[in-house]
This record gives sequence, C-alpha cells and structure tokens, in this order.
Amino acid sequence: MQRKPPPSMQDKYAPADIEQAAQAHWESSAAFRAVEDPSRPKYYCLSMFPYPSGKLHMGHVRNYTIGDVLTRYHRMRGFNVLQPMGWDAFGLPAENAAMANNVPPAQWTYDNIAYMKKQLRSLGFALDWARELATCRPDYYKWNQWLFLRMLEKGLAYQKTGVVNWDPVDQTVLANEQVIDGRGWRTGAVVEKREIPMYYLAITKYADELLTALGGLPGWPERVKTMQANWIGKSYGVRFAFPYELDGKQEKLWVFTTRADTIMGVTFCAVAAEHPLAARAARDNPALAAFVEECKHGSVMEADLATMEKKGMPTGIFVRHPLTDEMVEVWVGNYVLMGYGEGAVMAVPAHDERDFHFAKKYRLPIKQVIDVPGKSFSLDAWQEWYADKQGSVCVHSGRYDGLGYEAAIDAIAADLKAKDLGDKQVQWRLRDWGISRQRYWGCPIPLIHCDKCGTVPVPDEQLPVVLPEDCVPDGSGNPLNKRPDFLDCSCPKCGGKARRETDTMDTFVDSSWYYSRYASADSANAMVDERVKYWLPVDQYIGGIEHAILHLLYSRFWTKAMRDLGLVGFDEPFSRLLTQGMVLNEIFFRKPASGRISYFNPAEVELKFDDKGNRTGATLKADGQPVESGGIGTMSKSKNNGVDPQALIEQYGADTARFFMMFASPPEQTLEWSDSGVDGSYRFLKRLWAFAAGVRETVRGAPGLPEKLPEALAAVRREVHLNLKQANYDFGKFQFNTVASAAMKMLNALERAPKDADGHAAVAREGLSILLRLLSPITPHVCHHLWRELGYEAHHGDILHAPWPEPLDAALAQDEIELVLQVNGKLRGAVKVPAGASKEQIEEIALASEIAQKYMEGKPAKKAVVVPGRLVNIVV
RNA sequence: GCCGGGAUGGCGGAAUCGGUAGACGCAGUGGACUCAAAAUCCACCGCUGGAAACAGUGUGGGGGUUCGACUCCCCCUCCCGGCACCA
Repeated sequence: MQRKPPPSMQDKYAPADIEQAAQAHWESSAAFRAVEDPSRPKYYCLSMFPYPSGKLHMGHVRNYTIGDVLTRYHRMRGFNVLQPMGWDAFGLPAENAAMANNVPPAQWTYDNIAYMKKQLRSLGFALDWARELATCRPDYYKWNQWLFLRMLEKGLAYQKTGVVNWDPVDQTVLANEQVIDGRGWRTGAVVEKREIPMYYLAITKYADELLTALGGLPGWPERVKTMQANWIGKSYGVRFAFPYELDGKQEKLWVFTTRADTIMGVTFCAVAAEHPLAARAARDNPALAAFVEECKHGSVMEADLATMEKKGMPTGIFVRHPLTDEMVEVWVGNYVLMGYGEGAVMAVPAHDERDFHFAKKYRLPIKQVIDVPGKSFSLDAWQEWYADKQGSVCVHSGRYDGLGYEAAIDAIAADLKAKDLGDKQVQWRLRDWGISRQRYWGCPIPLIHCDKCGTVPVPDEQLPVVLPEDCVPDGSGNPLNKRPDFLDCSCPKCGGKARRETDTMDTFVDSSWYYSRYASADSANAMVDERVKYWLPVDQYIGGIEHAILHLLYSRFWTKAMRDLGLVGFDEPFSRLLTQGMVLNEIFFRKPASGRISYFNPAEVELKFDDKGNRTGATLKADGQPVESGGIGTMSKSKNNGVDPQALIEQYGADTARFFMMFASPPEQTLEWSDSGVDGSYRFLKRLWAFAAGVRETVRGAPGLPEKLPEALAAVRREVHLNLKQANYDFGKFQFNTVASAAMKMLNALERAPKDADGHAAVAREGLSILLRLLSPITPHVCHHLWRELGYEAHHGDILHAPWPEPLDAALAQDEIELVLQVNGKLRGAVKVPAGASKEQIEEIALASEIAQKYMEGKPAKKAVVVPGRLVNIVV
C-alpha cells in the first residue's frame, strides 16, 4: 500500500488554496509594511497609480507585476523597500458614467476603488496599503489647493485667456476626445474655438532646467529624454520686426525665426487669425472677416491643425522689410499659431516647405536666397535640400552673399540690432500649463470672486475647498454652477457676499506629486514631512510609454516648484524610469453590407488551422460563420478585444497570470495576448509543482554536495548555474522574459538529471533552492509554499528575505569547450579545445581537424580568425 | 504634418562588444499511456529541393562596409505611441 502524502503537499497544483494561504501569511505578518530605517539602503519602487475605471485591465496587471517583481527582487537583495498604491480618482470618465447611469461620480469612483483594490490584493502584490491615497479625497487635494496658492504668491500661477473647444448647443466646453471630426460628440454641432480666462502654471520658467537636467537622468530611457527635449524645444533664433504705418501710427509686426539666414527671401508675412493685425484688417474687409471667423471653427488640436489644408487670405496691409525696405504683404494663415512665438511668421517660400506650398497655391513670389553646391533649384517642386543648413551659402542676398548658415545669422542679427529692429533670441516650444477645467469632478481652484475686491485667494485656514460629492452632471456644463451651497461665500478681504470659483484643476495636477505624498500619507498638517527625505526620490518608476511627455514633465516641474518652496530637497522625482509597452489583442469584426460594424471578443471566436499550423480562418463560436480579422490593437472597449484579468485569475491563479505577463515579451515592448501562452505558463507551474513533490522527501533529508559529481550530474549543475548567471544578467536589464526562460531551462535540466546517480538529491536540493528564489519575485505564491515544504525555510528563513542566489565558478568550470568552426564564413561544424587553449593552439587544432581539411579542399589557409570561447573562421 | 519607437519561423519572442539566427514557450505533426477522453510523457518541427546524406536560401524591402551583419552606414515601405482638455 502506498504511503499517503502529507496533507500540505498534494499531488496536484491547486493555485487557489496556496495563493490564499500565502496572502493570508503576508497579511498577518504585515510583511509589506514599509518602515523608515536609515541603517539600510532604501528602494522606493512605484508603478503609476490607476484611474479607477471599474476593473483592472491587462495593462494594469502588467504594470504592477513589473513593479512587484522589482520590489521583491530588491527585498531579497537586502533593500528596505517601499511599494505603495493609490488612485488617480478625478477625471472625465466618472462624469460620463454619471450621465449614463444617473449616479454621482463620487459614488461610482469609490465603488470602483473598492472592487479594484480587491483585485489587486488577489494578485499578491507586495503593496503597503497603509499608505493608500485617493486624489478625490479632501485630505489629499487640500494640498493641491495649498500649493496652488503658494505658486500664485510667487507668480508661478497666473491668469490669462486660453482657447477651448466650445459646443454651441450644449453650451459647454469639450475635451479634445469629445470632439469627433470637428463636431461635439453628443450634439453633433460644429465645435467653435472660444477664448476664456484660465489659470496657468509657469512651467516655462523652468524650461531651461527641465531641459538640462535630462542630462542628469542616466536611469531614463534615451527615447523618453529625446521626446521631452524635443517637446521643450529650445531653439536659437532671431526675433525681429517689420515696421509699418497704419491709422497714422508707426507700428511693428514682430516675428521669430530660426532661419534668419533666409531673411532676404521673404516674400510675404503670415499672421494667426487671432492676431490683432488680422482683426484690424477684418474690420473693413467683410471677406477677410468671414475667413477669420472660419478659422475659429474646428479643433484646437495640434495634430488637426498640422494636417488640415493650409489656407490664407491677404489683409491688404503691407509692412516694410527691415533690411531691404521692400514692401511685403501680410496674410492671414490658418496654420499660424497664436500661442507660439509672436503669432506671426516671416514667409520664405523658397526655403520653408509649408511656405513653398502656400506660395504655389496663392501664386506668391518665390525667391531663392541660399544655395547648396551641386544642387539645382527649381520652382516646380519642393526638394529637401532647400531647407538645408549644412553646407548652404547665401545667394541673391546682397552683402550676405557667400556666408554660411551661422555666419549669415550673426551678420543679419547684428544689422537688425543696429537698426533697433531685432536681436538674437532663445525660443521655447514649451507653453505654460493651463490647469483650469470647466468641469465638476476635479479639485476646486481655491479662489473667490468678489465684486469689490476682485479675485481673492481662499485663506489657508479655510482649506480645503471641499467639492460636494452628490452632484450628477448632465452634459450641460459644470453642475457646481447650480449649487448655491458651494457658490455662495463671503469675501475673505471685505466680508461681503462673494462667489466661489467653479473651475477645477487638470487631473495632471493630482498626479504631479502623489509619489511624494506616499512617504507621508497620514500627515494632516503638512503636504509632505520629514519622511520624504528618507524615501524620495523614487528609485524606480514604472508606467506606460504614453506618459512619456505630459505626466512626466509636469511631475518634474512640480518637484522643482516644491523644491524652490523649500518643501523637498531633491531636484528630480524619478531616478530610474521603465516605460512599459501596451497590451494588445487581435480584433475580430463583421461588417454587414448595410448597418454598423460589430466587433467580437476573441474569446467568442474560434481559429482554424491547416496541418502545418497556418491560420486559415476564424469563425464565431455562436453561429459557426466566419468573422474578419482586423489585425492587432490595444485592448479597448471600442474594439471589444479586452481580456478580463479576473477570469484569468479565477481559472489559473495569480501566479500563472503574473508568469505569463513576464514571459510573453520584455517589459518595454508591446505584449500580445495569447490564451495558449497562458496555458503554457500554467503547465510550467504544474511541472514545477510535480517535480518538487516528487523530490520532496529526498531533498528534505539530502546531504551536502559530494566532492566529485558524476559527469551527468555535473552537467545538470552547470546548466543550473549557467542559467542563473544569465538570469542575473537579464534581471539587471529588466528583461524578465528571459529570466522566466532561464527558470524553465533550469527545471528542464533538473528533470533530466539521472535519479539513481550518486548525489542526485544534493543537486536537486541546490537546484531547487536556486530556482525557487529566482522565480519567487515572479510567482511568489507557489514559491512561498514550496520553499517551506522542501524545508528551506528552516535554513534561510522566509523566502521573502532569502539571500539572492549567485552562480558559483566551481559549478561552471569545464575542462574542454566546443568552438564553432567556419570555413570562409560558413558554418561547417565544431571543434573541441582545452578550456585554457591559446589562440595559436586553437588555430592549430582547427586547421588539423577533419572538417576543416574537408572544406578547405587542399587550398592553403589565407588566415584564421579566432574568437575565444566562440568560433574559429578559416579563410582560404 | 511634427516628435519618438518598432518590424526576426504558423505565433510570442532569444541572440550581452559585429561571431553557431530561431534559445524558451505556444501552435502543429507523429508516437506512448488510456476502454475512451482529459492530463502527462517522448520525438519531429524556418523555407525550397532531396528518400536520405546534403545543398541552396533566410532576420520588412533595396544598396554598402566586413573574414563574418538581426546587429554598423545610406535610402525606402508599413505598423505603433505622443501632439498640450482621455488618463
């Protein structure tokens, strides 16, 4: 009769039981509670907090698994780790949900938080929940308001007008995503641009530091730094004026250009529709007035402005060229942005592509003023070199003829300066950050409007200005405007009746400093306290690449503003940054001859394959009829290609979900969803379980490694250590997919080890102790369980704090190594050489080998390339 | 349009400094076990030709550098992210 297995080590891998048990153990021992401890190096690992949209999506699972793996890895490396979690809880979707379900955004948000928190717990993340925060709580956003007032005092926050999308039917401001093809999403009305007063944060005051400090962020991906640098867009140019006389007054039309070397090629100027000169010209020109009006319709998005048809109209106003005194006509162009530079540009159609096409369209003169030797200029079509700076020389430019790009700019800037009509200037593409939103579900801007005293800041002792949580928006503007209990207040200055500001803050404000708040989450009297000094800056920040510019730039700015207010002592919030790729899945749809396209979730679709495994088609499970494939795309509601993590966890367990997420692709790349890939991950964990169960008894009682192992076992041990070496290298690169591969290879090797050979138990014992520790950051539950079951805990303690394994040279040593043998660069075989052989010895052995002799066909060797440890290439 | 990134078998991906392309896994095919199925295990598995040995070919496309190129250089195509009120 067979011996009954101990009750805690069942034959079958049952993730639900062991995961619950592991999570209960962590919870009862407060294992993830982070406590400041100056005697140990700290590691603050942060994943971007989620918007509580309802339930976790795969992107969250991926993001938080990456963070959790790093956190657990560093804990085993001896760091005092902090991994907190919170909620980016203000935002538009809550208002949309409110409209759809007639439920207040607050309630919807809090319900979502409760559900998603449960999901995060079930994934076994090593989070310190004691530091949880939600940006929609008054004790959090109070400090948004407080810092805003400090910025106002310092002149870092100020008011000016800004352009917004206006829906004339709903009488409301629309977000860019609510404008579809230039029309309001709900009303279908053509959207207008409207200028309204708004509050701005002077991020441009920090432009220079935000740019140069990128150089001090070696832990950031190059591509993110490049994107930010381009976004900030420092350009050196010349600001100068075209003088003109109008209405009996001497005026100047100021423009900025980075190509002052082409100034002699100016044939017209263009101003934005909002430019004062355009308004002045439209006053007595109805056609122009109509055109200016037309320019006000349509989207405010840069992508739309850049791709729309370039249109213009002459104003009839002429300005004088500052160097030639020629008269140049001013046009209104729909492509000139009021918000950038001076809202006016000089046009040099010969050397600017946009100006070139504009000039061709309206038959304006084109005058070549730079030349590149060997190229010929033609008015027929635009050529790339027309805009070259390198190797270009001025022509048809009078006294500037023959000068190169930089020399010409120097000379021209000096001449403009002498005439008091311009000078060199540094220009930034970065604009100040408009934070006003005409929406309800956000942080109230702490200002009061008084008829007598004007706009008055709310006194600190009256903070926070609390947002009422029972409003239900209906799409017709901010519901706060209908709330007298919020609106009515007394003026802090004169005590008279006053009205509260109803605009709320951009949600990017909320997310610009939450990482600091985690360090002092319970601090009631200060935005941040002493503990920030211990934990900050964040050692590792992890989030989607879609945040590469805005969120990360705003956070960097906010940190510098807090620093300059004496609140924190660091310059940059995130020392290292990992930008994770998106999670994608296949899109299936049917498009009936008439009617709307309908999308089908991949779970409802069955795939057809031929004998060779090639895809031949796809059918809907429900009716067996074919569906079309729309390629691969980001998981989204609109394409119905999302996979619910909850179903995955319930069917396979958290460890399988986590393992698959790490195995499927490296963190920075996109991840394609695959149901069968999940099966494979599950199979691996089952195999791990079965192997551990099979050797449990022998491993528990195993002696140490013998002096000399039989060759077969030495090879297995070498394989384990070799893969550990590889995995440690990959861990350093955050390449967790190959760490997972290495773990699989280790298990493959251990399974192949001859069971009856002397020393098998010792090799299995060492191998499993390495494998479990290596895997524990990725699949913590099963590793926690097996670590205890196999008796490792008695020696090394809880696997959470077990020392990270290192490969041993003794285990890696080999007497003989195999080198690849090439003849004329073609792979022909392999030769065995002693491990310590010199290049000369290797060459000799290779030339003498049978394979080399065969493929050299009796010809003498011209040379031999020896790459130690790799290959020999014989060239004949 | 501008800025940034990517493309490797049927699929996800690997290849550390220019040195065996396709590790590991999935799918597929054949087999073992089973009354049968599931699960599990073993073998094969880039493409073309070939019974096989083997030969040729192959990292989005075109050109170049090199004894040797997925990797470096030049040109092109397609896909993805961002573009300031989605978060």
